[in-house]
Amino acid sequence: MKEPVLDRRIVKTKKALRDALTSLMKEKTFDEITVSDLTVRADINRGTFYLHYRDKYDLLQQSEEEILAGVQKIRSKKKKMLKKEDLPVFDFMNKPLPLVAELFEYLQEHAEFMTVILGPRGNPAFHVKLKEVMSSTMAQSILARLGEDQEELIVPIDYLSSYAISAQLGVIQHWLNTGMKESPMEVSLILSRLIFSNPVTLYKHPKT
Amino acid sequence: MKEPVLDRRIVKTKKALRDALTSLMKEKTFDEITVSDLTVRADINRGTFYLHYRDKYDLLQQSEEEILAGVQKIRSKKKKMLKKEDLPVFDFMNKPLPLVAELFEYLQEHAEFMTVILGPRGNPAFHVKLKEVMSSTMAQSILARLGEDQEELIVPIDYLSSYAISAQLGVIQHWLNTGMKESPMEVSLILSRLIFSNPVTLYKHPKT
DNA sequence: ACTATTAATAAACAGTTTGTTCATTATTTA
DNA sequence: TAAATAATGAACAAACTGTTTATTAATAGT
Repeated sequence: MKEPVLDRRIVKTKKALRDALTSLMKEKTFDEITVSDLTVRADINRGTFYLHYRDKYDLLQQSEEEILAGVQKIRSKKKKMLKKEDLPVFDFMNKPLPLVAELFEYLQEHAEFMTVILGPRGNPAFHVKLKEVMSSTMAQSILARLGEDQEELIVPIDYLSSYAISAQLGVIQHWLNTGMKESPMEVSLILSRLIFSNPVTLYKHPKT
Repeated sequence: MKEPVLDRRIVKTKKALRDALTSLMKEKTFDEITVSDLTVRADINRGTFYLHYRDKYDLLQQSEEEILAGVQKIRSKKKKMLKKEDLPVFDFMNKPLPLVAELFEYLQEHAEFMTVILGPRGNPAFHVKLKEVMSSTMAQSILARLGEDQEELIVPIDYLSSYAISAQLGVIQHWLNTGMKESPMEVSLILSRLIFSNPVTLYKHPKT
């Protein structure tokens, strides 16, 4: 699926440009960033940029797709996914959901890019794409199974999905924006508790 | 606080430019939109644009702030807010939260702009600002009160906040993106149920 | 209805940025 | 070491920006 080019110069140039993009997005909005900005920061000739990317959007897209492919890869580890019959016995309050910890580890590895792309200067289209990838995986798949007999649900299943996925992304964003103080394991557990609780059951000793 | 200018020409020009912005954002990313695009679409001389806005970012910001002010206004209707003592008796499953229905009505009035600004071509900085406004209101204030004695919470309160607010925004986005099929009242009820439930209690007849 | 005021227009300006091309130099692979 | 390929620097027209100018048009207040 991929391996055609491996010339050191190409690899070096592309990496320099991607790093420059991440670096510049900490300072400016994407649309304020010019190709000149990128090549100056990357210490690359401007013409060279066009040898590898059509324009700055192409650079952004390729960077995004690389990350999304990584998330997809985690997602597709089906062995670790919960099955319907596990649901009643799985201890959501004390064990993080199987694939979620891996996801946070991956995010941590790519923290710089993830933080800017999901931040205030980021790309909302990336949010959408990430949600799409996440919606076919993780706790989402559990929620979907929960809603298999949709007639029984008191809210439309699509609203339940949107709600749950956005919530998960919210936790991811908060974790990134606060400097990833918790370990991937810890934040996974927090997420698991949030998903499978409601405001009342979030207490150690429920009052009602 | 405001009323200085009211010349018909100014009002007409500004409205034309704002409408043009909304219209163009259905087709292009904000950064792909040029001042020329805007003035052509608005049928306005390009020079006139600079009589009212410093640049296209200024136009975007002013449009955003107008909307945010509207949300703020709803938020500040304290009379309608739930108090702590209402919590145990309020029927979350069958009554929408007080201010939320009003919020959805307001969103519906500004549906065109809200849909593009919160959509894939929108502005993530606006997401952040909207979250900030929402976090000081709505169900969020309830969640905050729930967490007053934070020692009892099994998740950090800031994660609970991020989770809940993002979730609410997710519902708003889904509602807008699916053409607002539900009435403001209906979608408010859906949101209320989602907030105060968990995957299990979302069933009419809980199985566990 | 008149007039002084203010907004909108059209046209022109230099300065950036863009995307492309070219001949030349440097690096890499095998 | 040689052949292949990537990077460079320079130059180009085209598009967009932000500003200015003189001129025309619309408006508010009387």
